[in-house]
Amino acid sequence: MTKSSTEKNGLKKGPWTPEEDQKLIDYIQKHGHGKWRTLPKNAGLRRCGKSCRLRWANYLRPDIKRGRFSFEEEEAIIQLHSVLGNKWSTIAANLPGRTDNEIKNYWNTHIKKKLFKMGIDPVTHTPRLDVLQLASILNTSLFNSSPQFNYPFLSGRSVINSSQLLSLLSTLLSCQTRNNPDNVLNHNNFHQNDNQLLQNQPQCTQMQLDDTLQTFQPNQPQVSLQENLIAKSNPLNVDHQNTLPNLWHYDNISDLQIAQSSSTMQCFSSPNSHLENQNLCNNEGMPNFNLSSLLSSTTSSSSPSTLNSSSSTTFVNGTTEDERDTYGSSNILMYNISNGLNDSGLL
DNA sequence: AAATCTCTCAACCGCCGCTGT
DNA sequence: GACAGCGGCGGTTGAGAGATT
Repeated sequence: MTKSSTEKNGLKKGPWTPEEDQKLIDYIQKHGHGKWRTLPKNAGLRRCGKSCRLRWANYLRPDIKRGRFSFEEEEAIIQLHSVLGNKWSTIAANLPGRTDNEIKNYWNTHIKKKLFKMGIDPVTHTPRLDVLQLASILNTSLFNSSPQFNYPFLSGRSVINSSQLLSLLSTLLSCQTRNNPDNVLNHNNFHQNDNQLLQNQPQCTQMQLDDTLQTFQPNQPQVSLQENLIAKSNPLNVDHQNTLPNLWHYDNISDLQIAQSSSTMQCFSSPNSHLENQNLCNNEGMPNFNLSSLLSSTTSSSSPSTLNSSSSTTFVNGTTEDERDTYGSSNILMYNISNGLNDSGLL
């Protein structure tokens, strides 16, 4: 049986026909909306009130904006989500012409993928914990000048910066994921498609790994990861009372770790974050966590902080040119959420 | 050209909170 | 306080379109 022919208690379900749409529009134009329970009968529709309300709210309302989300809207959604979580209706209230359903769909089908590919957990807006684990391992290896690295530019004093480290991690993770996706994440709170996300990551070959490593420019400023961290110990320079840090203003995971370790964490973390108040860095600015606690928080983390890559380094092999344009741009809108954001999240 | 896979998004479902009785 | 009705919200589903094999 097709969806359009589904009926229950004499009420039609499934896609709306143009005739039904017109009936609903005509009725609401004459009588206004509300009283959804009785509306269908009065309008001559064999639909439940709920269905009418949804059809009107998500599709027929005259002030609905159609078409692609702009970059500004996308940024706004990400930042609002970092503060509000899955409060789609509140997020929608801050984006004129967009519905909660539309935003929710866009989040699930586009933004979540992008963040994930960038090494960001779309639920918490923090670096994916599997990335952090690898960062820790790699960091230790690199700073110990481990002889197992055969790449000459990695020998001796490490000249790899943290953005490069992230790029390398993404490549490594692609290998790990491809070989056994179950190793990487077991997010109970992930959408079904999130497993596909993992599986869709490009397969990594030795050649790709070599390529990734070779993209690290030997003639870049010789700044170690540690120096990089110290230099950026106050990367935000924002008024934390009034302004959220722009997601894209973090160069890399290390910046975020520092941000998280500072007291400013509170201002852009939502109440039930399991990572909240965890000091992720030690005094040297190095990752400070134990794997088991991180892993245990992976499945339940529900809330967001912030972060992102802004600059030239792309975290992910699979990132499209379009995505690079979007997220690599230095001309980025600073969407100031908290100015005028009231208790319910409305601007 | 056909079969299969993947992705998108409109629509549904169940739950929750508010309000009136 | 208990209950019912209603509207709203967030999670999930699945048809259809497009992409790939």
